[in-house]
Amino acid sequence: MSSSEEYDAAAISSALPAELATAVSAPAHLPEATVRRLTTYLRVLDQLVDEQATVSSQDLATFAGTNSATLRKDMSLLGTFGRRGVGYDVQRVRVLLETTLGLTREWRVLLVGAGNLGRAFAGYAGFRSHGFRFVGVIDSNPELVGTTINDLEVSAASDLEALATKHRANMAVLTVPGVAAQPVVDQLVAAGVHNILSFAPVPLRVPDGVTVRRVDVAREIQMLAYFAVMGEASDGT
Amino acid sequence: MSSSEEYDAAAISSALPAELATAVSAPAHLPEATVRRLTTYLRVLDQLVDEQATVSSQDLATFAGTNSATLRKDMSLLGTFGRRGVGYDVQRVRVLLETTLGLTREWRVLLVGAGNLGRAFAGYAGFRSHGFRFVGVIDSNPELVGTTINDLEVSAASDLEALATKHRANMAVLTVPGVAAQPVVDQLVAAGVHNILSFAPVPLRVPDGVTVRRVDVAREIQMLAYFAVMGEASDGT
DNA sequence: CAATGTGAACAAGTTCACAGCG
DNA sequence: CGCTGTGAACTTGTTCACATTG
Repeated sequence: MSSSEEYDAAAISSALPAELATAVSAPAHLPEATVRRLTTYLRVLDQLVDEQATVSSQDLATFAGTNSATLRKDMSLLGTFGRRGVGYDVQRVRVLLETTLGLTREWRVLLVGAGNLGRAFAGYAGFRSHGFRFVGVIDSNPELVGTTINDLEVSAASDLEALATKHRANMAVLTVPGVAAQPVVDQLVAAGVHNILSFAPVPLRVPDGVTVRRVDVAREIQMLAYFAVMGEASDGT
Repeated sequence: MSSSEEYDAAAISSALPAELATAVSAPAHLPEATVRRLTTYLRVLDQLVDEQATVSSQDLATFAGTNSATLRKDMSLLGTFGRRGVGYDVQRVRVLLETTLGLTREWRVLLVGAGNLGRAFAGYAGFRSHGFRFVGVIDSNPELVGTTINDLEVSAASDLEALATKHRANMAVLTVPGVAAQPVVDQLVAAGVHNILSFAPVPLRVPDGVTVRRVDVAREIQMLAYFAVMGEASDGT
């Protein structure tokens, strides 16, 4: 369903010996829990890369807030080879994780919703460094059209398809109110944007071949409330 | 470690027959996955309450994006009694969920970080309706101090403890940059705020008795990238 | 000999399928 | 008869413990 995409896997690893990038195994189906942790490992490694050449499962796990057994199992799923008695090569694992996570491609992101949440997202550091590039911003509020966010001019809702096509957007971030979410998703899908991160608190219907991920911040504060009450209860016991 | 909190469990259910609130069982340790779904059920029920008195596990599950077996198991953990052949009483389950999740208490929330993300969060609809009330906003940027967000005046960082104490804040939302997060957490804990929702992309150290929940939006777009690539791959097969 | 890689035990979460009840 | 409640099967994820290796 999705059209063929140009690969750009060597972009980041180009500064490194070719051997490093070659170690990458076929990115088989990884458990979601593992993928979540890989993103954390990557962030830690990004900081570590200037400080040390090698890192033990123990240390990396601690920095990432997990335990060494979990980390080693995660790594083994990537078919990686640490050195026994030594640990993992920081740079090598970094490249491996970037490639595995799909962060060496160029993700041309369309931001739909230029409210506070959209602006927060656009301003977030670290996106550009991992393959994400905002190519356009859309908002239905005429007052916002023409203003700029992060050097990007806000476009009208009617320009969605044209903008997506022009910049060959292959990802969208949705920060619109719940009621607006489904119609926007339909437009995005029609415009060929098949990967969507939504912050709207509603389930979204999409055809096969479209990947949607939802983040629900309101849910998180409610879950905190539950665990807060639990925490108190077990405190006294 | 945390001080005793006044219960206010009857606040929302006060408009209902007392019998409804009485059906509430001891909120035993619920699986995190169940808690996550409960928040979704509640949102659906909030919309359904004006339309129908009763709902089947099948229907509620569909609206919530899950299946009826999961929903019934979740409900059974709450010790709820649906009516066989009929379904669940919408109002009754709504009250049950609110109570279970701890949303009938008054959560006096301190917002630390008045940037875009903080403003987005403060403006989020639905908080007030579920027990959350922002009692103060803090930011370290002097230019923001004195401006207002959602009718609340932004206070200086040095006022954190005084503000927390004055309003008896029992929850905080952290929307500060990563490097600032740990120091702020330490201040919050010292000020007696023992429940924290953090958007900073760093693990936080807190003493026992403090509940922290972390939301990492940068992680979500990276996970989307992974699943996007996966989706393409399995498309062709 | 320090630290990986992994089978096996364990724990958590989901789905099935059906008995039982209103 | 329709729909709940739940044991049991199953799937997914985590932790243990130890053989293995540079």
